[in-house]
Amino acid sequence: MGKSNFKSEPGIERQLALQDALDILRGKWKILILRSLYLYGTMRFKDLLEASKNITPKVLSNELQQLELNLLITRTVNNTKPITVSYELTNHAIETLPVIKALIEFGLKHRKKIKDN
Amino acid sequence: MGKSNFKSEPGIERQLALQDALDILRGKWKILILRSLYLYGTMRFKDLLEASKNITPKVLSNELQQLELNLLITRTVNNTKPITVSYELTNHAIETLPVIKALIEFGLKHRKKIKDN
DNA sequence: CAGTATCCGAGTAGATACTG
DNA sequence: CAGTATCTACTCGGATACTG
Repeated sequence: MGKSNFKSEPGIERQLALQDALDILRGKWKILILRSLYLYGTMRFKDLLEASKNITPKVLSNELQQLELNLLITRTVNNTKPITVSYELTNHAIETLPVIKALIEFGLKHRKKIKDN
Repeated sequence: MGKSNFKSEPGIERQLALQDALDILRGKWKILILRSLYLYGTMRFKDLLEASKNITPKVLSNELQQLELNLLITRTVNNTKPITVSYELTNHAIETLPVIKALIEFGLKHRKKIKDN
């Protein structure tokens, strides 16, 4: 390492981008929710409740609101009776697919490694 | 969505792998620390303190211990005076590189998108 | 230098119950 | 069905100070 001054290193842009990404995807459920939407397409609130095992409605609601705020999902109220609500990924959310894939790959390898020890 | 029963969907393996990965990499700092170690190679405690701007020694210490537990870094005590300690990525940690890259790419695109709105 | 000890506040997450 | 309201427990992260 020597005398590097980290404060003036290049790549600050990428550092900030990384921090933003971590902020947006933070929490126990967001990435799992995104993955469900990838796998199943449009989903209703109750679908997501079932898909994300053990999540409570309050927490799911919070997570969905944050994802919507960050433009990763859309929320649509359907004029049915009773009323239903659909959630869908935005085009922008496609950018998170590589993240999810990479996480899964890492997880698989990690599980394998733990097993081998 | 229709009548899918999520509990019996295939890909449970991948779901668990994803949850493991999320658990291991959780928190505000772990991924940033890993990235620093990628960029700079071996680093000492104080180097990491500087590189992860605003982190406190207590928090850094915690994060490093967890990363070590999960076999992502090694901790080496050097016989110098005063004693120094080096942290390094394990081979296994290489598997997290795609995650970090994907996060950065997503972050960059997200920042751009926000700007454009 | 490389941490640990304490304390604290904020945010996260869950249980449970209720509403339009 | 799709949430919200309330309350509670717990974890996370930070401030500050101290030690071998």
